[in-house]
Amino acid sequence: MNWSKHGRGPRGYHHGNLREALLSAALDLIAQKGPWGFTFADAARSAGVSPAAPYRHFRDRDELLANVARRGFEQFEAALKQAWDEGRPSAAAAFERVGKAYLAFARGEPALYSAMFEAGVPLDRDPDLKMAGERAFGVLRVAAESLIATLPLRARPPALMMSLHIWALSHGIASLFGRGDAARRALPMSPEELLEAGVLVYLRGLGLPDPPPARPS
Amino acid sequence: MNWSKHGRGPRGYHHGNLREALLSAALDLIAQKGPWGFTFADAARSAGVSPAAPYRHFRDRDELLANVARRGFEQFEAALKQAWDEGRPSAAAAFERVGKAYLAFARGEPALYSAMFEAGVPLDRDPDLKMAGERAFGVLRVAAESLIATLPLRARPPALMMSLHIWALSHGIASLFGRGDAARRALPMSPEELLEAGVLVYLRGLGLPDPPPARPS
DNA sequence: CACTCATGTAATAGCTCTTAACATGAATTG
DNA sequence: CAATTCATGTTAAGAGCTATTACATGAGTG
Repeated sequence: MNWSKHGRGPRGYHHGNLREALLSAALDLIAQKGPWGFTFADAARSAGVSPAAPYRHFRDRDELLANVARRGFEQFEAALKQAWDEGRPSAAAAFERVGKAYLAFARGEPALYSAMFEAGVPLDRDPDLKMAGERAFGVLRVAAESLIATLPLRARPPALMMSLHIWALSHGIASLFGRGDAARRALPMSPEELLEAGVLVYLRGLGLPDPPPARPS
Repeated sequence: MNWSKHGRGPRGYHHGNLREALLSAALDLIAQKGPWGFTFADAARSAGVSPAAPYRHFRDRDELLANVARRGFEQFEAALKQAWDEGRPSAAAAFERVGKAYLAFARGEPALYSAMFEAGVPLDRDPDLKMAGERAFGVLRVAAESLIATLPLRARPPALMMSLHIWALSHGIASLFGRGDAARRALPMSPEELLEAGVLVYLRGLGLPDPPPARPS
């Protein structure tokens, strides 16, 4: 049976870019049916190759998922970094952007977010995966440190703790109410508003001054 | 093949209590390998019956998991209710107990918590499941309302929003750092301490007075 | 051109899922 | 008490997935 003439790919016996195609297929399938809603063979079918072909590129399905998750963390780090933008124009303003970027990522790339946090991929499977996750968190931590540095010396809470709180709150909101797909619970407000309000209250509790209301410039 | 003489069960052809046995087996298997680490046939094997027997009690594996999740929410509601204890002796003290009970449940019943929040069971699968989930959240909401009622009229935030914040923070911490099984990330403090500190900061941000430090009575 | 080897397919054994047909025995009924 | 019913179990079987082995292809290299 000729698998390769299946899709639009003009390739013959060799696919040419199967590894990428499989990662992309996995992403699509996760988006459609969740991280557990498809099989290794399904991914092969989506990519237009035989069921055995994926084994040339990934030891098993878990390794495929772990790679999706690693890419997710890399993109996540990039998105958070861009939002942070070295803390410009002010740590407070940039910090709020990071929170928004967190939810925007969870909403805009639900398949990646799912692979990163909900697929049950053990983080220590792959050192690269672990590293990618830590780098992403590192952005949050740097943001927290910068924001804390604006406080008087006497009133500075531990930056690590603060970043863990923000991370947990963001993840909790994203996880419980994140995707608008009605796959989860309903809400009287958007996740973004919920997070913004929560972070605001939290920061006030830390002694940070309320930032001026965002102007829609 | 005689399946029934497999375990210690003294029963013959009919198991007698297979539905319960399957729920219990599922719980064990979730605890050991996660909600996706076992098959319907595995559960049957654990219960000492043939692979087809479970279908007499659950339409498919999803329905089995949904029932585990429903029971989880019921136990969860009971645990939170007991911790709340009608807000005695004070709303603030009881509220903190509820937070601790949340994490205690996530840590003490990781299999149930996993089935409830991480197994990807759609909440609207079963009206009973949805109801059970809402009742559990209801406890949090009542607690938030009572606590807010101690604030001056002018300074009262919406109780729903506050309870969503607390829920999201608790779930985020439980989900990211919850089980000490080292299956997730490491932490410089216990999840309980992290949550307590976070709630403290949050409540201070709402204008609530710091409660006196817990005395180890 | 001939060779090599990464990357594909074919074939296969063992497993699971799910249904249909059949077996058992506890409870009901006359 | 005996006969019957029916919930609850088993056996059997078709279809699909996993992971491995043997084989095929064809792009790159000297």
